[in-house]
Amino acid sequence: MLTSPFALACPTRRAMHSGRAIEDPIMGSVPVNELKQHIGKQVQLKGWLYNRRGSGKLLFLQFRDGTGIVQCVLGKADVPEPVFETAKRIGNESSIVITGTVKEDTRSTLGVEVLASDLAVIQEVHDYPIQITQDVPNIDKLLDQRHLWVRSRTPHAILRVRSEVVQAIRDFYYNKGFVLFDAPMFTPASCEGTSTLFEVPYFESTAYLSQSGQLYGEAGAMAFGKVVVFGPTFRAEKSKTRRHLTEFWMVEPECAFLELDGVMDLAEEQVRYVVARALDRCKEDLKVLERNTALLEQVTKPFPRVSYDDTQQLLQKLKAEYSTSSDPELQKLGKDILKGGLGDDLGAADETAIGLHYKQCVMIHRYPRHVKAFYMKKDPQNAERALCVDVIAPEGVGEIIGGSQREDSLEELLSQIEKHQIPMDSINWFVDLRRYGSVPHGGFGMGVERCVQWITGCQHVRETIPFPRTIYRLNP
RNA sequence: UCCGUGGUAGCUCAAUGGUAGAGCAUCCGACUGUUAAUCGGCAGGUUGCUGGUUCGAGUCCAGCCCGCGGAGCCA
Repeated sequence: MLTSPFALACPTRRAMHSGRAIEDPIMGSVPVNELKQHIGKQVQLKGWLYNRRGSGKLLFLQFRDGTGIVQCVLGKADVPEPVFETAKRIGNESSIVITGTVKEDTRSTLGVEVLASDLAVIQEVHDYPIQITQDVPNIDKLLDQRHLWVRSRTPHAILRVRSEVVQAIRDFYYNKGFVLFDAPMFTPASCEGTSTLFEVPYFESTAYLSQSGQLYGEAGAMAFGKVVVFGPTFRAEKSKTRRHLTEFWMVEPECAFLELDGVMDLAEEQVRYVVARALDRCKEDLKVLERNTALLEQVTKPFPRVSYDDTQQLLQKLKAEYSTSSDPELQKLGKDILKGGLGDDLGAADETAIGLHYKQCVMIHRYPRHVKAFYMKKDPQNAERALCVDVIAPEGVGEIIGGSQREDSLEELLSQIEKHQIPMDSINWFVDLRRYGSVPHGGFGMGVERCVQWITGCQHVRETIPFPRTIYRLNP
C-alpha cells in the first residue's frame, strides 16, 4: 500500500508527516468531514460561509465545503482587526478561505470546531437569494433556485443518498458479473407501445427519446448472458403526482435463462443490497433528513410474494376495514381501493393499502395480461395472466420495480405485436432475438428516484434528482 | 385530459366590502459560547392579469395566465 501511486492522494497520510495539516489533493484544503483526524493541527479550509451567529466580540461562522459544515470561531482578540470586521460583514455563501486550529468540541455534532486565526475572502456576497429559515419551505419556489438550493442541508443530504444508491447499484451488478450494456436514447418508436414519447427531429425523420432500454437489454442478454442497462429514460405523459418525472433514471437488469422466480430473487436481493448500503453509509444524511429507518430495516426479511389474484381478496378485505375506520385518511383510502373494480390494474390507493398492510416491500406477481406490456410471457398455468412482478415499497411510495419473464416464443410474440398494433418495421430487429436462439429470459426495471424517495422519505421524487424535469418544469 | 386547490413584502403567512399587517431575511445597532442564536431599530407593496359590481374591492362576479395536489398512465 505504501508504495502505491495512490498513496499520494491520501491526505491523512501526508498530514502525519507535517505540523501543518495538508490538503485534499483536489480542492487544496482539508475537507470538513476529515477534520476529526486533524485535532490539534492547523488547517486551511476552502469553501463558503453557510451561516453566521455571534456577538460583538465573538463570531461563529458556519463554514461549508461540500463535505460537511463546521463551526469556525473567531475571537475579536485572536485575529487582526480587519479580519474580524470582514468576518462580521460578509454575507451567506461568500466564498472564503479560513485558516485555524482544529479543536475537539463535544457541543458540535461534528465533534470538532475550528479556532480561526485568519480569513481570506475570495468573493464577498450580500444578497444570496435562499435564506435559512424555520418556515415550511415552498418546494416549488426553491426549485426555481435549484442551482443554489443544492447547497442547502436537506437537498445536499438527499443527493448524497442518491449518489450512494447509484454506486450501490453499479457495485451490485458489477460484483455479480453483469455487463453494462448501454441502450440508445434516440429510438425509432415506442418500446412498449403504450406510453407517450417525446418526439425529436432527427435529420430527415423523427426520433423518440427512449422510455425504456429493456428491448435493447434483451439483445444484450442473448449476447452476454447477464447485462444491465442503466441510464435516463423519458416519458411524455402529463403526470402531475409526487411519483412522476418526465426524465428519470432506471436500472434494468436482463438475464438469459432467468425465469419469473429468478427475476423475483434478483429484484429482492438488489433492493436489499441497495437499502442496506444506504443505511450503512448514509447514516449522517439520514439523520439530517430525520428519517425514521424502522421500516427500511425490514428489507432484511424476505419480501412476501403475493399473486395478483390474492391481492384482489386482500384489497376487498382492506377496503371494508378502512372504509369504516375513524381515521378520515384511512377512510378516504378505503374509498379509493379497487377503484377500477376487480380484475383491473392496481391503482395508487391499492398499492398504498398493500404497503400499509405488509409494512415492508411486497412482490405482486402474475397480473392480468391485458394491463401489462406486450413482451411479457403468458403464464402457462393461466392464459389470462402474465409472468410478471411489481415490487411495491411501503410508506406510500408504491411501485419501485416492474419486471417479468419475457415472451420467448416467436409465434406468441408476433401475435402480441399484432394485437398491440406495433409497427413491424421498427420492431423487427427485436423479433430476430426469437428467431435466432431464443431462450427463456427475464429482467426488471427499477426507478432510481423512487428508490431514493423511499430511502430518504422525500414527499416528492423531484427532490431526489439534482435538476428535476416535470411537465411544467424545464428550468433551471 | 379530468377533479380539487392556490397566487398579498425577498421568504412563510394574516387581513367582516372600509387606512395593507406580522414573523423571518436584508440594512443599521447591542451582546465573548451561539447551535435554524437573541434583543432594539430602519426600510420594504401595481395584493397574478384584464374587465365588471360598489361611495369604496386583497376581499364579491366574469374571463384569462401561472403554479400546486390528486386521478389516469407508469418506474
